[in-house]
Amino acid sequence: MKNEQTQIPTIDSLGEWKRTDNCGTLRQHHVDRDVILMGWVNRRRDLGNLIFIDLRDREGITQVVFDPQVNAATHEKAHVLRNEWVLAVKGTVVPRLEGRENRDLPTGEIEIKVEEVKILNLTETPPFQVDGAVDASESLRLKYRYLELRRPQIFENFRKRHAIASFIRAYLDERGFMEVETPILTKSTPEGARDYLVPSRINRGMFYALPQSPQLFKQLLMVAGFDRYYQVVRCFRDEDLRADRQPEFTQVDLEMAFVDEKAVMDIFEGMMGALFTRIMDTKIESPIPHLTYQDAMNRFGTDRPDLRFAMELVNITDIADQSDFKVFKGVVATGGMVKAICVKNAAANYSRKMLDEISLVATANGAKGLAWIKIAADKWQSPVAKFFNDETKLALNGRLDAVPGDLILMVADQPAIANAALSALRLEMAQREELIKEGEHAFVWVTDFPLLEYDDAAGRFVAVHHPFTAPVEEDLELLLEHPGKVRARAYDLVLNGSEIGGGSIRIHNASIQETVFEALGISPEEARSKFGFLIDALKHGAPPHGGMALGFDRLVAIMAGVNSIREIIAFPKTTSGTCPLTVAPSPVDPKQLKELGLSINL
RNA sequence: GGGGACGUAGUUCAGUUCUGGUUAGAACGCUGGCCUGUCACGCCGGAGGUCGCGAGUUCGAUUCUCGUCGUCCCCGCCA
Repeated sequence: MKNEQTQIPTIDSLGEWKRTDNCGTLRQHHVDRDVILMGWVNRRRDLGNLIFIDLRDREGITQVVFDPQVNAATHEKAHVLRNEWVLAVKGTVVPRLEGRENRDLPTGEIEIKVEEVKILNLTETPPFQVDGAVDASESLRLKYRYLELRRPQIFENFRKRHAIASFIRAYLDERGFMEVETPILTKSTPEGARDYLVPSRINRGMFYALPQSPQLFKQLLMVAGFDRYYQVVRCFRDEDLRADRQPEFTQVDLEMAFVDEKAVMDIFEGMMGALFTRIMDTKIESPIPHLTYQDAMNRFGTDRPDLRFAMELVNITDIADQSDFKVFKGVVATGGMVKAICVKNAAANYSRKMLDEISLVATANGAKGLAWIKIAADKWQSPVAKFFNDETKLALNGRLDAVPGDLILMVADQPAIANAALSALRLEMAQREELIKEGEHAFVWVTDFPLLEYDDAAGRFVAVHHPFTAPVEEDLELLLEHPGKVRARAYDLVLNGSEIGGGSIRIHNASIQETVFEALGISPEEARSKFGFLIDALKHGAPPHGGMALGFDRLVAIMAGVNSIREIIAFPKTTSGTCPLTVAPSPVDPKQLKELGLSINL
């Protein structure tokens, strides 16, 4: 008898059994119903003569009971069941005994009195507990991703992702947008991110590129008269990864003919409002506030400001210049600026050691250091206090609205660095001071971007958005003389300090497009070979058009309340671009390389 | 390409660090037994470790040194 128990149990076939209900729906009013449930063993509680199993599927958990008085053979069989085994149980819904209900479970008023059980599959000892309180390391969870995804709280992220995608599709369908698929094997283009390349076997030595976005194809669809296009589409960029960046990611890509900026922005603004009402049951601020790029940089030091809290950057260059602090004066003399933030009522909370830690945030972003002032009742407590006289102290306090108890952080550097450092400090201090309320969602449009900016590394101007973005009409004449002064008809949608979307009105005039290429330092020959098909298309009746792309993964991550987009991508890659589950990328057979005419040269 | 943190049982960690020493611990999981109302069931017993990998120093390295690999966060990069 004992031997029989230690044998590996046989796996039963499903046979004629049909699932009647899932594990999340049965309630008091289903009592006496004969049911067949199927799912995984979440937990077992073997009391000897009475065995409880929590059976789990994606809809929930139902307790099933094996009682020798119901069926002795079935009860005997149930002793060997283990966590994560796959079961089918046939039985009857019965009410739980008085006082034995489980209030934590939606199905907690009932249980299943099992008459028969089928073991549909066994399992090896799981590498981590699906129903465990402690998390395994992320690489282990990625290697056994199918177990991680079995966890209810993880699964709910994907239910939400699906609901958001469905809603967006319906919203756009109702407004006349057509989903059109565009090529995944396409042409490598200069500008922008590094391409993923795919060698061609039929055309040896030639390469396709995976699209960084369907940008050019959607413009061609506008030329074709499709009028309103959208696509939930995978995009690929061969750049280093981050918590909010994967090499392949999903965009809601959209393009409209015969429109201006407002028409495109209205579509997205309406979509976000309806989406947050439906999925999050919250109203977003309406209309969504606008900031110009200049205002965003001046007030927040970044083009994607987090508006969930204030603590704006304040320019104190003129006051700093009147101090005797050589570092400040030196920076001002070389065209730099001094900016500051005032952390309200924080002076007492930060020791010298903590301020040293905080200054690392500034130096990590390129600043040479951080100057701080603790405002006391009638004096400054600060390493730089001695460089300021009473007048300049008063002026600075006044400029920053600083009152006793406040902490002032200052950075002096070239504008790009001062802004970057203080922008990072602003986020750091908001986190430390817990200024960001749970569940808050602050949208903002950022507009009036420059069309081009000078790239020191490349030694030329590059497109801030992309090379197909239309310049503001009255700035057109500046294009070749003062490229940096031309404004773009571009707009970004920012949510909680994260850029979740961006778009522009496109160039639909071939000669303007050629001029922009010229301003970018792209020769007519190169423009012809790389973008000839676009120029040709623009010459064949391109309508005015514009559009936008939404970073779907980032949006879902924010709506799901998770910190990394890996949490809402079913099979994501690690920060070094590998997949622990499939072990990709991997070497390939030399035969495959030969067919492609490739050889490896490391 | 650069900076930081981490790597010890199946898992999450402690310890070993400054002070190298022969049996490296806990919890959960796994496993054998007992148990008729559990729901993080309980009780008694058991198994389970190249201390990421390599080299060096040393009589002796999980511990010290150097290198390397992996994971995560950040800068650069990402139109």
